Amino acid sequence: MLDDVEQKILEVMLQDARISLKDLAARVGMSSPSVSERLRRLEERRVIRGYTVEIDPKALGYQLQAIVRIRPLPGQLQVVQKLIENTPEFGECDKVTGEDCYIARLFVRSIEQLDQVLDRIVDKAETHTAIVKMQPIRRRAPPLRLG
Amino acid sequence: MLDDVEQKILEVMLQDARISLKDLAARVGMSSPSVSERLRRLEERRVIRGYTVEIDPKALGYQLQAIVRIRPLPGQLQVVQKLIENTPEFGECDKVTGEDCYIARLFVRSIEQLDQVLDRIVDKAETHTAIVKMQPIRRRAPPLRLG
DNA sequence: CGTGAAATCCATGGCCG
DNA sequence: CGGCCATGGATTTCACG
Repeated sequence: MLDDVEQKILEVMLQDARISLKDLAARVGMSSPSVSERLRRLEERRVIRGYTVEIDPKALGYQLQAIVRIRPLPGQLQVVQKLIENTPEFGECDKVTGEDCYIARLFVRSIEQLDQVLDRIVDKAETHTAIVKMQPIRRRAPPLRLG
Repeated sequence: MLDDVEQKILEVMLQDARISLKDLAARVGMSSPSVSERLRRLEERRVIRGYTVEIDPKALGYQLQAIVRIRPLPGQLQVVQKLIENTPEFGECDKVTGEDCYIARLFVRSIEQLDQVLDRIVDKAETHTAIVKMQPIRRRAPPLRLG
């Protein structure tokens, strides 16, 4: 799926996506034009979806994260999904199998704000809320080499 | 917490972290050196944790994602956390309040691999697994402006 | 697909408003 | 704090293996 060079490129870019082509090329032992072409193809193949900046929620005042399991009441599925999408404090939302239709991550500044956000859903869905105490794995790409 | 310029910078960088300073400067209506300085300070303040590449798991063959709630058996908490951390297929893991000690995201290639990964935990914890069917919100930064 | 050299473009640091 | 300008680097293009 990925050759050695592509794997190395992604490993380096996962750590610092703003590295210069020159430095990246040195790290993978190739010339800049080659590495540039490799990147272009990884983007074209959509292995690389894009480049982004990692922002620390705490530095913006979001002291609290919660994982919320959400089970919309009968007939409220679409309404609830739209509500989640339109609430910017939700930073992630997966629609999953099982009784809980949605599992979502919430960034909030306080317990009060958590309460406030959940109150907007409470008459349309059952929710189970778990406060994040620690993040043993904050975010990690899937293994680049087949396991 | 963020002034207008900083907010704009982050908005642009969230979309494309490899944009040149020149283009970024044009987008925020300032000179390159000024924007460069702003970026440096955002990094220094640790609002910006880093720059990374977004990889599409499906393009690497990970056709399936699952959200797993994990409740270690008595005495197995540390063991289970280490096991999760050392299993590269886990792409996220939060330690949370409530009966489920951990909530984790799993990238796998198949149901067989899912079974295989969960089998390594089954004698140390109770698990509830939900297969991801859709991602209404894939990943989103918290609101840059206070809500 | 890769390299190396040349031309263009960009980032950086000093200095002035 | 920000703009401008000059200089040193980085990126891109192209001819060639």
